[in-house]
Amino acid sequence: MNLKELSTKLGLSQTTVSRALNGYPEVREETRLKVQQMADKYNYRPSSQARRLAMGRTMSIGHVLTVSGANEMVNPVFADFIAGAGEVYSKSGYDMVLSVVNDAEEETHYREIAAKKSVDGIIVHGPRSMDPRIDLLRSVGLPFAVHGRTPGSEADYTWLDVNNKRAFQRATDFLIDLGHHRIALLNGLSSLNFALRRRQGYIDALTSRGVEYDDSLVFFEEMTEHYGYRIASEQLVAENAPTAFLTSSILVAMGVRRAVQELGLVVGKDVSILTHDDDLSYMQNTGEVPMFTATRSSVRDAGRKLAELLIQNIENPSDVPSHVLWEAQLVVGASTGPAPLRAAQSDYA
Amino acid sequence: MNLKELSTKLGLSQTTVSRALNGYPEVREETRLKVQQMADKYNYRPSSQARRLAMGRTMSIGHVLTVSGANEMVNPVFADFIAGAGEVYSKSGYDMVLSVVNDAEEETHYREIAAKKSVDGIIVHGPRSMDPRIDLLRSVGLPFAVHGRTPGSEADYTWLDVNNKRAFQRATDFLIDLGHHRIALLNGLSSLNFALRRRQGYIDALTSRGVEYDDSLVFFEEMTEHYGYRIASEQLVAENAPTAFLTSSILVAMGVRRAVQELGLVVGKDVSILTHDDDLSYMQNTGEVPMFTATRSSVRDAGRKLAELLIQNIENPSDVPSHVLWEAQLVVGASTGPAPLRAAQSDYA
DNA sequence: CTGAAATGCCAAAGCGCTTTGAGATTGAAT
DNA sequence: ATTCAATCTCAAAGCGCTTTGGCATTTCAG
Repeated sequence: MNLKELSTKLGLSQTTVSRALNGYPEVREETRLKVQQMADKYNYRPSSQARRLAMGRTMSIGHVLTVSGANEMVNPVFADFIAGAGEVYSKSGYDMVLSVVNDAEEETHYREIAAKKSVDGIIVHGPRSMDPRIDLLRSVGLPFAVHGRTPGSEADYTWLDVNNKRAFQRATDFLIDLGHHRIALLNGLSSLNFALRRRQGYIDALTSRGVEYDDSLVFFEEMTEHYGYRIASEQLVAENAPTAFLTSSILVAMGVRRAVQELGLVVGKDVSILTHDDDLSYMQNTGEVPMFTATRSSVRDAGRKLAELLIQNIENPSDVPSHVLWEAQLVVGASTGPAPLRAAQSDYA
Repeated sequence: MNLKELSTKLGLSQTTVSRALNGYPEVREETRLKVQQMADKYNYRPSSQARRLAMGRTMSIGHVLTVSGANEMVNPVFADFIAGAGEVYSKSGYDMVLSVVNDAEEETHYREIAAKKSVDGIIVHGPRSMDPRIDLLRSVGLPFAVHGRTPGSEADYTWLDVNNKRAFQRATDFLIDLGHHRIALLNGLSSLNFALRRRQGYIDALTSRGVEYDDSLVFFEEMTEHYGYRIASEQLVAENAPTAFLTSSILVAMGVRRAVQELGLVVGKDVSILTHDDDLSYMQNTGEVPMFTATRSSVRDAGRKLAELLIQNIENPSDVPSHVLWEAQLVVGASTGPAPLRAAQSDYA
């Protein structure tokens, strides 16, 4: 059933039917009702393709899932972000179009999207420091919003970010308060801007508290369980081993915990773990006493909020870009405790 | 730059330019080259909306991510499946359109998609036993492919599934061989068809080996880390505690391991854990000795394969539906070992 | 009662592409 | 030279919708 058929069936013009269905005021209430009924009866839905072409808007928003590296990692927080954003899109009548590309082809792909104009806007994930995608999108005039941010022209585009520096500074402070001096930082890939901010927070805390910064305790890798396990396994048997681990993701923290326990040590006593927690739905760190002490910020909420911001940008192109900076909560769980004496001593040896 | 502008710039008709760009034989090689060059020069991309309307095909495939339950869980394997499928779509020129809906609205949403015909095909995730979506899609004639399958009219539609029954039968057998008689099964939600198949495999193994089936050892829940932790914590301190846990997902297994270790027990010695492993990219269970003994089947590969099958279905509507049944690999890791004597004794007490 | 302003509806012109059916050109065969 | 087939190109007709501009018809103030 298409518009033409429906309108002849009603004895009305396509114009009137279209207007009735879209709630324009030029049609009598009585007529509108008749049209609506007939449409319902035949389960009529306007073809979205035709609609898009006619209106010049696609009513869809692009996301690019970049699989990275040799093992083609997919970012584990992506699913939850998407879930949040998708919820908002559904409510607002937008479709989400998702493309999966290898990181090598990422930029080309963005260029393609921009040229095809097959979406009304796009969400940029995982911004790098000096991210070419941002300039590209701006130059081509496609509305976009960034999850995270990248220094430079921050003021010019819409972004939502967690105050990563502050979160990691507080986390590090918290560990120092507990007497930890050897704190390993298991960060995400250094190409990602947020990883640098986190390191900065970590360094700031160390310096302001007069704790020595040791470069060999800082790692930048893809945030997997195995990463946490491997590094912790190595570090814990090293001379002058860290007494605490600060990790960028709960998955990494789980890996660290595995290593700790495998060595017969006790988490929260022999070794402390503090992690950033994206509040993933399948990896809840909750309960009266959460398993990990963590800096928590829901990536699901971030998806929701950023989707809203982008839609606003699309529908009111003249509005100024929004900038949202969320503070992470520092929640105390079972994975942290005072630095063990032995370690503290070796530190002064 | 649109087709019209491009063609006047070239002094050719739109027809010729379109044909040149789409590789039709009616245009001279020399002309085609000129057209191609000009198109490249102006970075021309045909508008996908116009293209879709004209061709009657959307070149896009729908996925519905259903968030379920009160806490709106998103299935953790979804991301990897999507990554696999998306890879294939990119190669074949399809877009993936993803919608996120609450499970309560799922059926309505499918109906909507079917009526709007905004995709050329759709992938059905997490089929239930007696899934209304399948009948719906068939009745409306929208091509679809199912990840998993549901009994009934299996022959009539394209699906790809892991032989879940067989996998869990082998897994259970493996544990029985090691002397385990009290084996807890931490399954996924019982509404999902695969969970029932897995239980069947588990039961078959028990009965064929003469091991008593105990209903109180079988659980059906959303597959989270916390689920594994909670159940294992309860069960391990219960009278006549299980000596082995068979879990439906590596996340659940991680939770079980946490509980085991927290009780001061040793995984693979005091308690065995065997899990299904979807080979998630961020949760690798590999290495010379993987951390978990597991029935492994890559959900990423499943995404790839199913996407291919669906595209084939779309492009050759007359082809008969394909059915792919993959056997899971049983890989031995560090999480299983002989049943502890103590437990064995209590079993015979 | 009249003229102006709403109101309710319509025909037709796009949106930017693909594709049909046909015309023009070329080259080879008669 | 004529015919026929093969090759290249084009104008125009969709695809199914929205939206513009205009024409009746009704309503209402003067």
